[in-house]
Amino acid sequence: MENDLNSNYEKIEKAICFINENITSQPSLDEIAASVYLSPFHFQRLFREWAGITPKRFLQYLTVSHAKQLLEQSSVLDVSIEMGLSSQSRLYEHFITLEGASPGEFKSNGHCMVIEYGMSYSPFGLVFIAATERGICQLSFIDKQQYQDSIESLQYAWPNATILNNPLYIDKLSQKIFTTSTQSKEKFHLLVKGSNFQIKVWESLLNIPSGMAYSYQQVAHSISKPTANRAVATAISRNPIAYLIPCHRVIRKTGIISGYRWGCERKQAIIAWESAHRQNTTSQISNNHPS
DNA sequence: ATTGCCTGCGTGG
DNA sequence: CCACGCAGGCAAT
Repeated sequence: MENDLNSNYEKIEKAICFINENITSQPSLDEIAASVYLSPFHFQRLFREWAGITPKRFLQYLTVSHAKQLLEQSSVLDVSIEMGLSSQSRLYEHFITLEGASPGEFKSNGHCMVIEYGMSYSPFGLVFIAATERGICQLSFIDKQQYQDSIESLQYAWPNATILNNPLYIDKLSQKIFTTSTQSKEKFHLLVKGSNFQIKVWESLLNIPSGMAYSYQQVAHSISKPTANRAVATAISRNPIAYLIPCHRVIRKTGIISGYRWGCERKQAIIAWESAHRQNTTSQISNNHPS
């Protein structure tokens, strides 16, 4: 079951790869299915299971024009926030808080810290997750061979901490993070190391609702550094907590989805997946404004 | 959709 | 300090 999840994602990623490479020739559904060695029928089924939508619609979510739509929606959203209205999709998201600290701050108390880590499956492939009592401090997409490296770099990033493998705990945590249920959205606390600028950028990413996208420029505006879009991009590229700090929701203003630490195809997959899931919740409306 | 030139800025020495 | 390089933007095609 969990293996299915992962191999499903691998097929999705391969399909997206094929689409990207043949974007100019507008490949048909049959051709795309063939590229991942599936019959059109199984291809349909795969997408229904994974994203809850048909492949045809999924393809539309991968186009630049769709990406541009997402950007436009978010500029409308900016206005509604100014007017004191909240986005309706807000209610269906995790509530995430972020605690940032400079590297120096951890030198003093890092030695009494215990970090639990492990590997789990997500709708977007394998994930490596690490968490302390004070919050999640690492989440990255990996493949099996990278597991050992991930452990080493975790220890390297937190030299004074004791790190422990706790597969069960991490697996449970992963389930909660990637749940599609609108009922059981959890609160998560994140613990990250970074410069003031990086923390500010990462924090601002938390305000981008699921199923929407900002341009790097918009993010720069949101932290009152309107001309720092490239600096913003480099800060985003150092995001230590994939998915929960939604750096995948920041794309080029042209609608091109480029640059993702864990692979462009994965970024496209997450964006399309979130778009698909947003369709299921837009019928319900909330006027609540988070205080 | 792709190319090429232009930009400003945080980061790390 | 200063140089470097970037997950960008924009205009032209």
